[in-house]
Amino acid sequence: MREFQRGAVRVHILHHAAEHEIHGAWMAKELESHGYKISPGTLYPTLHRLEADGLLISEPRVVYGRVRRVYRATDAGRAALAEDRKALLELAQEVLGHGDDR
Amino acid sequence: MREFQRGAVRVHILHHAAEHEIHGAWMAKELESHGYKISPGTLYPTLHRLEADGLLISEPRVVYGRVRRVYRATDAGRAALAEDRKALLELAQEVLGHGDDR
DNA sequence: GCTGCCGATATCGACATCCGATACTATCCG
DNA sequence: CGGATAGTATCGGATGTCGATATCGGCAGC
Repeated sequence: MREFQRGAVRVHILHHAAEHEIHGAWMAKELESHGYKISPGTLYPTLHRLEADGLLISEPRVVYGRVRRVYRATDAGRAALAEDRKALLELAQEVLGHGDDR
Repeated sequence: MREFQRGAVRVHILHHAAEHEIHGAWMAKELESHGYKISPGTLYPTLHRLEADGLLISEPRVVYGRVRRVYRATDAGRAALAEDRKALLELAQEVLGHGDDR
């Protein structure tokens, strides 16, 4: 149900990472507040993959003594985000545009 | 890349199945025309799953001598579609709302 | 300092899903 | 009758997802 979520998570991550630094736990909270349940076993590998794909870069940062791995979108990440946005817009127009839902 | 697609395919299927009968090959063409590449190995199991989940019903139909399995959305399917639309709208507002797309 | 705890990140095994290729079925056409 | 065609189903490998659990580094209390 709502496998929708998978793509949405990716877009959300890129979206936020393009605006400011993010870290895993914060992202999990953010996603949850939007109704997306994502387990750590999915979130972290996803971040790693995005980084491996060159869409994010990470660096350990110490915040109040805690070490966090903070992520930021790369140029490629922003490009991918733009593409995803385009696809999302298209999908929205196609599916929502009709206004006929029955 | 663009795993976005998985959810989109589901929504597309429900969307069309809610309006008229569809069958696998037609759906494949329709999706392709929107830029989604989906292989039969994904499409047919997906249709089967949607049916198993009670969102679609199918029945074999003979068209010009060819047997097709035609699908139609059930009530639950329409409900699921409505939910997916809501999620899609939310996602679109969240991600597209900023107006910054580089 | 050592120990136990805490936020945060990483990893593990099991399971589901995706995919391309291929097989299968029934009909049409020459 | 035999090959071509449309459409659907299935197979095996690869990848992704999940929840649970392990790890890590610093801090507080002792």
